Amino acid sequence: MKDIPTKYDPQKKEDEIYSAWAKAGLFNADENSAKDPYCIVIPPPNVTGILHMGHALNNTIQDILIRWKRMNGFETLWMPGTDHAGIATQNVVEREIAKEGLKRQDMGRENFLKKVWEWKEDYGSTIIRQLKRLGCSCDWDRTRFTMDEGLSNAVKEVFIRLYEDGLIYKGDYIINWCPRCGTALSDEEVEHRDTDGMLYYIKYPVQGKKKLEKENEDYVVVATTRPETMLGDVAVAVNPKDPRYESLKGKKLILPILKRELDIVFDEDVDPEFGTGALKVTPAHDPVDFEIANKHGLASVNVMNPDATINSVGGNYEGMDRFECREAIVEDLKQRKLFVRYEEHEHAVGHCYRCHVVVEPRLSKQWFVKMGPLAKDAVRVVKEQKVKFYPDRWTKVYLNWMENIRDWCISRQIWWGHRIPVWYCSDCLKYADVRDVDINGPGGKGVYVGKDAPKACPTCGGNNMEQDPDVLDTWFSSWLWPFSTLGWPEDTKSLETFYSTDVLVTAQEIIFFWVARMIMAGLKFRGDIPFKDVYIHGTVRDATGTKMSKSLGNVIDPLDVIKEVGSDALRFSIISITSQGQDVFLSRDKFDIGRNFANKLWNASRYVLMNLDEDVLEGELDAKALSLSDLWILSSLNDCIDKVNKSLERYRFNDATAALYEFIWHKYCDWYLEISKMAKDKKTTQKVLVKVLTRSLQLLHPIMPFITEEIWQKVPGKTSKWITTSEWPSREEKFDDSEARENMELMIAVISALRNVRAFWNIGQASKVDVVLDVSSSVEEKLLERTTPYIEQLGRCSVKEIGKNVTRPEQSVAALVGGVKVFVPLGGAVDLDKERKRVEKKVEELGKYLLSIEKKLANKAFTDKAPEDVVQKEKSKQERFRAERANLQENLAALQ
RNA sequence: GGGCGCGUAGCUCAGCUGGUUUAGAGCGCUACCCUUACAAGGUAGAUGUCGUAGGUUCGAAUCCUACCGCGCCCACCA
Repeated sequence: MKDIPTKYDPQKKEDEIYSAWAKAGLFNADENSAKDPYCIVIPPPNVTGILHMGHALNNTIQDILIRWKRMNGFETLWMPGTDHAGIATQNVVEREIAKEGLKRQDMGRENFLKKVWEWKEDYGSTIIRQLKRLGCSCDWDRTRFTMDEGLSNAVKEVFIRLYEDGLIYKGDYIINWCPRCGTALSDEEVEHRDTDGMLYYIKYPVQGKKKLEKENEDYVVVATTRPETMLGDVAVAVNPKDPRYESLKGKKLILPILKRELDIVFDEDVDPEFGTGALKVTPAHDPVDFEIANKHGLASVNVMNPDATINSVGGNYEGMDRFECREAIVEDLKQRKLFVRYEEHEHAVGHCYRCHVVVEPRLSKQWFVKMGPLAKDAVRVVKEQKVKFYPDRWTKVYLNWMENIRDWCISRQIWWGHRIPVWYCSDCLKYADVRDVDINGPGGKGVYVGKDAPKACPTCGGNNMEQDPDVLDTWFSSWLWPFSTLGWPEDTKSLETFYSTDVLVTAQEIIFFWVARMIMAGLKFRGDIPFKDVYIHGTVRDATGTKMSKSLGNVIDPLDVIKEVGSDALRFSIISITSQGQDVFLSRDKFDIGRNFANKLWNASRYVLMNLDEDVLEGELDAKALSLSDLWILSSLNDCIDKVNKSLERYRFNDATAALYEFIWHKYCDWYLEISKMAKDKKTTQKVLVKVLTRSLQLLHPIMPFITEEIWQKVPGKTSKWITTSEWPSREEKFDDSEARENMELMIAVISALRNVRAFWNIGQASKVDVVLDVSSSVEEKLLERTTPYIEQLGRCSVKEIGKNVTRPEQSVAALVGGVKVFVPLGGAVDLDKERKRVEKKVEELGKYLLSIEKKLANKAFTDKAPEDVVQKEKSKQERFRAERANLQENLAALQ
């Protein structure tokens, strides 16, 4: 008799167990191992972040895979780490110093960065701690950070290689500019939101016309959503085929307010259908306009400062914020009778993904990566299925993006990040602002690209080299993650062993940012794919379907859930409600699934372990010596093993939880445990109980690591010290006895039928009923005789007679189970009306089914074309229904 | 403007390559049970024209088409 606490306390136990695992070094991977490697690289969370439900789902999935493979004998490496999240982290620290009234510019670059590092030291391990709390079995000794020396070295190496290959360039283009963060963003970092805006119609006078009477003769009307950008207009463009504007050839327009002279240019790209068909051209603030301007050799006029206030070009508007200026300009135009009208206009407006401020398209000198050449191979490997997406539909999304890929703006005007490894010589290059230096200038003179600061200018030998002030996009380090974390550019044993990794588990939001770029980087720098499978799980949303985010305040904090029900329950719950790739709609009560299941498992284990004789334990089970129920539960276990394996192989995690839930709860607990209470062969039963329990624990361990380990530790005579490193169960064919299963199922059906009759006729639990069993074969007779004790106990009855053609007891009803009729005398007063109603209803139902079956069988096409077994099934179904119907009617007659 | 996903029991959802499903689970609901592992439990039960309309097929919740609702992603129409 073992003493096992009635309640399991996840709060206390989960921490204890995790420490024990860590101490035993169970998660450490050995690159020199002879075993097959299996590697997953964690999608690095933001170093300033805290664990949210998305992380919980993402990491639970990875942990399930890693633990499953570990138990299957693979040398597993789950590579953890965090990324420095340039803009986000800098924003956090800036907010922090703002409390002391400071700006980063006041502190200076060096001091500010010191502050960020301090912040990272203080808070950067929060998310790591939380991942441990979730149970993640990462090899924490290998934890990497994108700003580590090794990874920084990889970043520089990559920059230099791309530069030397001509795939990195610097130039003036329209980029997405976040006025609040004060930096350029890549296209992927802009979130487009449909916004109800206005389309403003404005008159631009034709040069020399005093009175503005006739449209397209005295003036032209242009339509714009952003009137403030007119300060930067250099032309008006119309479609050459547009008859309305033919007469304007050779004429000029006057920009209202600023009185700038504007060309009229004719360009095919202008859509005559939109607005008035006349497009104001603002090359410095719109990508389309920029292109048109380039084609027609027009200059650009930048009208904004980095913070999106109007600069000196704007005259009276100088210093105004862009939206303030918009209103002011509209007002002024109205005054001057140049404003025609506005209409409501919905359009997509870009917002910064970090601070959500409206992004400003802005002409600026930035660094770019040429993506076309990199994308080619990345498209190929996916088309050739070397990299596979699960679910498959993401393949199309990926390919569509890849095939229309645009160059990647990688420079950021912030301080926290990998500084661009380029130095300029102020002696060779005369520049006012170092950021404006054009590296594509004459022969690259005075420019140095390398890992470390040059001692002297390679061109003139001078000592006045200044490093480019910008840093690189954080994703420029993340895209190297699968190999940089393994030691690249060094040729390490880790790389050799674990690259390519096996699977990447991530959310759809990150396909373009990260997945696609990792594939490109892997192929370019390692010559091989970074991972074979990409599993895209759903987005975690709240009950209303909104994405969970801190700013919306609709989050369910996983740590709160863990506090309440434990990490195991959180994991089991979230996995069981997540079907492949479908979004997850969460609410608090969902976590009861896991909590209740953990409770059930704990109590069942208590029962098994408490009633164990000391000398039971191991020893092979002889299939021939096993009872019906033993064989039944053992072969059901075989099925469960198959289902779990198959589900995990196909990334169908909820199927695995469903199979385990069904097996452990409804087969093992509901039936086998109950039957075990009256087993004759105690020793064998105990052996089976323990065997099935330990196997179940193992199968469940990847999903619920803690409680399974806790129970495992209490199992006597276990084969492995830790369940974590125990050998994954495999099916044992010798227990697959289909006859035993059929018989057991018949017994279960008989008992269920008895219970049904009892409930329907309100025969109280306390009173035993007498039962007579009528069988149609001697096999059934033998079986029922053998299992009488179980039927009596679980069906709460006393079996009076078993046989062929037994006499039906007076005033009895019969439940029909296969070929067995279960007669239950009702005794006392019988409510005939009640029975009649029930019978009528059922007969009607059965009649419906029978009719459809008859129709089917009468159809020659069906009997000819359908497979034999399907037809046979229909026939036996028909027989069954007929027998059932006859039985019901007999019941009614017998009671009258 | 393109692409994708979803509409199945009161609620939240499973249901993979058409026929072992007389459409399932969990929660909720009803009735009866503190049966010595578990009331976070046990037993039994009720509730569905599988969004609508067509089509393919001997056979469709499952495949095709259109439509209606809901949601997401991508896109330089100012």
